[in-house]
Amino acid sequence: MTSDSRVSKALKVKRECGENVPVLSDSELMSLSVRELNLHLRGLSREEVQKLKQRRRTLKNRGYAASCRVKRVSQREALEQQKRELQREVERLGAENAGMRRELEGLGARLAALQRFARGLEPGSGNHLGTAPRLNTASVITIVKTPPQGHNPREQGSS
Amino acid sequence: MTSDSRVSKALKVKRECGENVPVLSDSELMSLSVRELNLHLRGLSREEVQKLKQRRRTLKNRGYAASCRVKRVSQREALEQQKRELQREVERLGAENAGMRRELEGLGARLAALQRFARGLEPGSGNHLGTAPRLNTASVITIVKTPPQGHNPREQGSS
DNA sequence: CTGATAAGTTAGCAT
DNA sequence: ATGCTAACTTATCAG
Repeated sequence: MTSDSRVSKALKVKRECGENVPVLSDSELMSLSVRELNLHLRGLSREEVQKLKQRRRTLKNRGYAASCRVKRVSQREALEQQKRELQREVERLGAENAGMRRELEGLGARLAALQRFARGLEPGSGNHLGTAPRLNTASVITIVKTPPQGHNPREQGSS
Repeated sequence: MTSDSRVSKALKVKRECGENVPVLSDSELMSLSVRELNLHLRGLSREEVQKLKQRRRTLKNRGYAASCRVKRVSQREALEQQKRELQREVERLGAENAGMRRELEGLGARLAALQRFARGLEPGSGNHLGTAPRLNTASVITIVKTPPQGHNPREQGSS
């Protein structure tokens, strides 16, 4: 029951006997349409018909099982591929992230320096050297949109 | 050949006959060590011994197949889990990235404004308009000192 | 021999 | 009927 179709048959006997010719037996049985199959079923006992149909079903099932395995494998490979792509993406984003973090740090330092400079220009400025943290520049400088006018800086007591 | 072991056997007969007792038949056959198995093999025909050993092997194989399937499934689930985690990680990094990008933009704008301001203070400053890169807000923004007080401010604003 | 796994078979579900 | 898939069996291979 386990294997009976691997055996290639050198049976060419009895071809024109017009009688029981179940030698349709290779695995081309499984690629016949039902209509075509019926043509080969002429003049076979009920039992033989059933056996042939069962064999056909088994052959088909063999194919189904094979494609099921193939599918399983390719799905696994697809998952692994997606995982690798995500890993690359994480790596890329991480690097970009680190770069931006460095940029932010640099910009922050420049900003802090500029602010110390600006603060030093103030008249009554005690220089809070220790107090200059990061970017806490909001306390000293305010940026305002100008009302619609022409002339420029109209600041109070800055120079 | 396909299935003969699912049938639970209610056979308790013939236990002390001291003769052929192949009724060791449940699936505990497969959990016996070889030594233990041999104890049950006393007084059995060669053929019966072979059959019993074969059945044992089949039972074991059934178990192997089952654990193979379990393994396959859990590996697939692990892959899917890892994929989900990576997706979350990508999302997180992407958000962090966007945040930093906004911060960078903001800092850049403030820095540019401060630089224009500082440049305007320079004695011989011809304003190098061409040098102001981003946020050409020169005509729109004025930098003003905080209201006359000591130094501690109370607001920040930038847009 | 034991355990694992690919391929084939069977049972059962869904279309 | 057809196709798919879980579980089982068998054939093989590695250790």
